[in-house]
Amino acid sequence: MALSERQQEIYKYIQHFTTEKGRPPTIREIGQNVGISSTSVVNYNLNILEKAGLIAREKEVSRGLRLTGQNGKHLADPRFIQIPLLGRIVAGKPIEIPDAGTSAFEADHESVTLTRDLLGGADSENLYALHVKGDSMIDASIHDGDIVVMKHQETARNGDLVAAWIKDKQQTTLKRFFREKGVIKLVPANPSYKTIEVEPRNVAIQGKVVLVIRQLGAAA
Amino acid sequence: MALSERQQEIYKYIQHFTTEKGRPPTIREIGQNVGISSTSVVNYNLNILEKAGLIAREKEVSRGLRLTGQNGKHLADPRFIQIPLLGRIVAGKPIEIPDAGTSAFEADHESVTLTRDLLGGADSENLYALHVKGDSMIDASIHDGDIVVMKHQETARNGDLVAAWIKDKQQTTLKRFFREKGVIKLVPANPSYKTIEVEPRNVAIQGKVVLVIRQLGAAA
DNA sequence: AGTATATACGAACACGCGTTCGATGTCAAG
DNA sequence: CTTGACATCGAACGCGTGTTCGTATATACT
Repeated sequence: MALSERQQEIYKYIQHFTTEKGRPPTIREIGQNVGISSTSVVNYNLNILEKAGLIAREKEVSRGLRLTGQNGKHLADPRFIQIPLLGRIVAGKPIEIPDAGTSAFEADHESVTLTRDLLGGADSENLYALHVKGDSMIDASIHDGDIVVMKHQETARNGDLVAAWIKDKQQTTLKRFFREKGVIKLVPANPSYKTIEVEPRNVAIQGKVVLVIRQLGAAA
Repeated sequence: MALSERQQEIYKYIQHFTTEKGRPPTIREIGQNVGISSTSVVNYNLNILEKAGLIAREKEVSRGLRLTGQNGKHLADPRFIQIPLLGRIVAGKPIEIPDAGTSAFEADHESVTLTRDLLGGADSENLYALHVKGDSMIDASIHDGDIVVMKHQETARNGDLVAAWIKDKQQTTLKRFFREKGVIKLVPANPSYKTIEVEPRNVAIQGKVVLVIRQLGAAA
């Protein structure tokens, strides 16, 4: 039997949630996120998914569902986290920030699979990864070919390494963020580069870097 | 602080349960299986595990806990690779290369668990990880707090990023390796630092860097 | 029309489950 | 001996969460 659109959506949400949080969602969590107000409707659709063999359910157990099949084994393993690899970061352009709600389910995204503990217990929501293109971020000690894992947010705390779009320079830069009495200081990780001071209105925070990975294989 | 026997047992049970069932256990499930009658005792011990950094908890959420640490279970899974975290890399000292045979299974070693594809198909033998201490490697764009995954070898090919012990300077440095007509050039990744030229006899290769990981969590 | 099936809603029920609190016992420090 | 940190227990509170039931709206087939 063909799955309805809603059932597919539920299935994808279970994938997504389990990967992000390390545990399966509850019926109500599913309902809220696919726009179903009644728990019984979610339950109804879950029973269909179960009959279709896509998920396994355990009765009267909270979060008692899990994905089955090859797909499920990989995604449902709470030790893994899959982060979509959404594009490149280049100096001359702002980072395109995808609509987190929809994009995570787009079919053909590449992704990076990491072990969850690499993220240091941080929230694993709104994460995405970018390939660094060019050496324009070298003042943040980030090089051509590196992968940065970012958390999408528009505010930052002092000391965070953020991707900031500097409006008048039309430029994205990765630097440490410090707010000081009406001025925002962007401090490069490498002290041989200069700190930039800009007005708050001239900066748009695009996200916070949570992980940098540099692979140096044979092709380095 | 050392963990009590009971806490270790709880930790192992969480690991076991999560792997088997695909979801974390509840407090009561833990209690039943390690012989604790009171949920508050389990809660008490979970708080200790959380402070020890072994698990992460989410408040007021059923099954809101997950492991953050690593252990032998991961070794059995071919998608994981567990790399012993053997110490620190400091400029003033050669890297201590441990006896791989014995140390890897010692209980008290920390380790890093990675997904195998991060290593880009490289041989996964003789790998070990080191914490970078201090900014002495900044000319390789490697900073205080980074984790470098190294492959132990005493030779290098041109272009490899190697840890090199420079004998007369009594110093370890991470640079790109180039052999040219009787001279070894050590080129920093950051072009604003200078290339070092040394005689082959004055250099001991200690290993090749295959991966650099920089975690920028809240504690960055 | 009448009937069956698929899909959806909201409410109510009962147990699941994290949280909190008071009480008890142990053991080393003061 | 007293104190305080540590570890444990049992019980109660209250929200979390799966389950069930009555109802409603389509669509298709009889």
